Amino acid sequence: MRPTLSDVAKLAGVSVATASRALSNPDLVADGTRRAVRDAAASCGYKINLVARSLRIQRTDTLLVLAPCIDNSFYPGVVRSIEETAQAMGYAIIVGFTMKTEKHREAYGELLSAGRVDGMLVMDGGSGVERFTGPQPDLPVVQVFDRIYGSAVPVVRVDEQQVAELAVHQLASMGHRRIAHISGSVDHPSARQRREGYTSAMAKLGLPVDDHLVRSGHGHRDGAAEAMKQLLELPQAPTAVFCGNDSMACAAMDVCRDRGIHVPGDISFIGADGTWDGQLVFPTLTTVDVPRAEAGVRAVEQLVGLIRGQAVAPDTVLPVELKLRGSCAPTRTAVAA
Amino acid sequence: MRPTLSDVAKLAGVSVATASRALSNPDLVADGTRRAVRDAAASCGYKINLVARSLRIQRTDTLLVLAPCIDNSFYPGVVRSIEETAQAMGYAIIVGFTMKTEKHREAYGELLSAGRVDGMLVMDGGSGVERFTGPQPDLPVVQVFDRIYGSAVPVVRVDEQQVAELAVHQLASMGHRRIAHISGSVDHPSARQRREGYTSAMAKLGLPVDDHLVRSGHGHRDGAAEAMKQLLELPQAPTAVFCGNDSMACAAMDVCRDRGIHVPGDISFIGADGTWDGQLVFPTLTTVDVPRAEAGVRAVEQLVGLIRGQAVAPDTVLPVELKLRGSCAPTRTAVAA
DNA sequence: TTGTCAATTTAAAACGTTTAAGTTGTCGGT
DNA sequence: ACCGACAACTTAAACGTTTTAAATTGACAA
Repeated sequence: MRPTLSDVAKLAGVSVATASRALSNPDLVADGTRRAVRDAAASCGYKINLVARSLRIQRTDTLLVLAPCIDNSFYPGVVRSIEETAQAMGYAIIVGFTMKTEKHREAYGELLSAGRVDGMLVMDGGSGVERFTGPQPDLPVVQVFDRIYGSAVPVVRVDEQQVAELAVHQLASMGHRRIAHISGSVDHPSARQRREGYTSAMAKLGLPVDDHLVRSGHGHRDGAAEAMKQLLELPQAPTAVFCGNDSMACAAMDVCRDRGIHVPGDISFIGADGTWDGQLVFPTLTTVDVPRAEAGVRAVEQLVGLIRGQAVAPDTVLPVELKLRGSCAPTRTAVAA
Repeated sequence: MRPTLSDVAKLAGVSVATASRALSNPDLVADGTRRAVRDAAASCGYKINLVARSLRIQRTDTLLVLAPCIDNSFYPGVVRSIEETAQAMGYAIIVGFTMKTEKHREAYGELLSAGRVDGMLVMDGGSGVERFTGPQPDLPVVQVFDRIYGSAVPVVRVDEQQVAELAVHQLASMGHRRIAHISGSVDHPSARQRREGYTSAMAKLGLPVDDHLVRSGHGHRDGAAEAMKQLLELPQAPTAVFCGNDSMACAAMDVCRDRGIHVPGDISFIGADGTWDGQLVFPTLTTVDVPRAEAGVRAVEQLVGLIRGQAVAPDTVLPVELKLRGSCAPTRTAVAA
């Protein structure tokens, strides 16, 4: 049997109450006693039982992180940042990947409502966060990146419309007028917002918002490749493409290379998210960088605040930044002018 | 206050023991009682307290996963596979990234010895796994990919030497004789083994093992780029390079492109690991694929076996597979012949 | 001697489950 | 009518901490 606190107490010749204090609240016991207890603990290899402790203090010091799926190349960075921040603040993290069945989501939600974790970070936009704000006494939850409209759950995010605007403005400033958009999955909130941002930015600049120039790439490479092929078959092909994320941009660029179309000479590309993908391809991808690491930090800070009963910002919006790299260039006419 | 089991019992007019049974062991109570308890629980919004349950049954149904760091593009895939398998077997996973200070490792190790998790999966080769097999009653631990020699801790891995052999043989079969190796970090066990595998494969084939042809890329892009530059400055530059992992291979290929050296026309590349990186670059990277998903599955199976007290295989070796893609080609002389 | 006070220590009650052991009550067999 | 055997339920003891409130101790002043 593993030694318990009462074993230590017996060994040190004190009560378990004193033993407990000596180990976790040293100021409350006399010097000699403290040493005696410490020695006893060490000599029998005592390890505290954190489960018992949690039960007593009604705290697990654990957070739940729900991500859509981690091999996406976007999420690993934010999960890592979350983990680091959490660890620094004394929390461990349980990570769960949803986007499987609804059942899996339930299973993870259970961990929160059943008190196995102190709070929850949802990056999975569809998670039905509202479930946790309903009849239940409000449980500590913070959304990251994908906001559910109308929910009162605090969120840490970027301005998705601005992501699109930055991209469109950059391309327009390089002389592009026929700018296409390959969007993410329509049921992904942030993808929809980027698409809206694209449309409004085009309109504001007085550029043609041709329906044919907007294609869904469904958020993945195959979809984007298909979308790109369709764009190239247009009577008037675009001279630039803003893609909803980097991996779609890379796939679209691949299609161009296969057809001997030169990037950025013949056509320019801008992606979004700022993942590593864009730095691997040639030419390297211009992208609108989303500050994932900072988002992770802020999200944990908010969540821990919520757990500790402090007031938290209901909506934290982080700035995005355009990273100009090799995949876009001025149009020929702009160069000639 | 959140309703507890005794609230439910009171509401249903039974003892807490019966309430407990009705909910978690339904066969042991009469039909009517079961229904009464269920209704009571539903009506007051009762949620079980998993911490209390864990304390009682001495089980947390949680596993700890220690990874070196997740933005490496290799680990996300295996973590995901681990999560899926664990979830399917009824376990949640806590993930921790080590390779920070030793203190952080301690902190996570604590979770295991303090009973907050039932077992632990270490992918972090340096984790001093032996700590857990020493004086402590052996705690359930399984190593993944990075074995510590001499430790009795079961491991799930691939034959790293074979990884190198497959690569070298492929290149040799294409007529290459001056085959270089850019290796990973020397204090990374698997990197060392790949390097040894390279050396012995070259020797077996009667090819020159020139010390100048072996350079450490330290496992990352910058190191690999530097190593590649040195290789190119050799009086007799190699005609092929086997890189310790895909991201180093990509970086090395970038160096070649910058210098106008054609891949695979002038020089061939083979990477290792089979990450997504290799499919993004042009030409796509030939690589020795490491079955990460399967490794995750097997690792969890072993660990759960260990937890349940079953006998487990001390050493599970998974097969690797060469994925032939665009980055390597026969030498000119081989083509001429 | 007695009382007061501070400094330590302790007994015991939580925290919310599960489960071994014990109590009923019913029924069938002799 | 008595004796198991069985089903359904209850009592009470765990699981291993923390912490409140109470008890003990010793010192020191009156």
